[in-house]
Amino acid sequence: MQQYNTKQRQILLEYLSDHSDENISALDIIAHFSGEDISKSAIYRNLASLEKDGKIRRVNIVGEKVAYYQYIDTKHCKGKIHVSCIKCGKTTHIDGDTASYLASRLKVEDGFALNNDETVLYGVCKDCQK
Amino acid sequence: MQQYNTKQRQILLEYLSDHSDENISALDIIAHFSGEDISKSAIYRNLASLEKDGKIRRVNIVGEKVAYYQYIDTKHCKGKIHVSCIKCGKTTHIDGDTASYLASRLKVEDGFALNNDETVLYGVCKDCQK
DNA sequence: GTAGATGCAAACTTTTTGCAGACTG
DNA sequence: CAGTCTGCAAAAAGTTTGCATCTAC
Repeated sequence: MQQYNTKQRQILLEYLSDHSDENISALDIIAHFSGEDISKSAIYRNLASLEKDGKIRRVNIVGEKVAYYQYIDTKHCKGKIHVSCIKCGKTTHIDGDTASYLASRLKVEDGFALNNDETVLYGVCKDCQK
Repeated sequence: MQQYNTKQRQILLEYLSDHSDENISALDIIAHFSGEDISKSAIYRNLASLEKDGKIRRVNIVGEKVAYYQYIDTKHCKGKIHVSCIKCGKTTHIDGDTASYLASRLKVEDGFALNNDETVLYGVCKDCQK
């Protein structure tokens, strides 16, 4: 089943890409577009399809029930393990060496195949520790 | 505000502890007890309170919208980084050396304070790779 | 005895769905 | 033109809440 590149899909992806350093929930998006440009159902349907396509990631913050969506910058983020601050939500990624080390340790010890794209390390970032 | 150790709270915690190697959702619990022993509202209220107390953890599986709850075995799991299989949901933890290494790398490179209890590494376990 | 918890049902919030019409390739 | 997607409104799914009653300490 092929995919059409509709105006709504573009708008949504662009919005997420413009806010890639924040955590955006489905409801944030609905509120932001409130009826114009893209409807509620189109938002949910496109979020699901973009997630399946690996264009965006759905994350959950500890202690909160709503899901947040993050744009995946293919150039910079694909295949990297992410690090997310549980206070401000800001997400970055760890360097390749650390990731490789971690992956090989898990492989050797438990035969576990680490999936970098799905893994998010949680903690408190430099700025939020003050 | 103190906390009473009610029958329902015990039942719920015991159920989660007996299923600590699976992912259990609130709805699974509701279905399992369906009206007997513990009501829907007591389930939700206790899940929230147990989570706040650090007795259980709420996790989200990639691609699924429902939240799962895991019993935290204080003796074995407290303070350890968890590893979870995205296929079967089975969760174990990584050894202390690997965790320490990871934490110190993040600390040195980004000033990031890793939180072991909140962090879950995702991938495919040995059994599910077959 | 009293603060806190429960059960029930009703309210709410968030997400999904059916369908007719509109758009993409 | 055929296959997809959209918007709308209605339905479903999941969670929270008010309140009278009950229980733990």
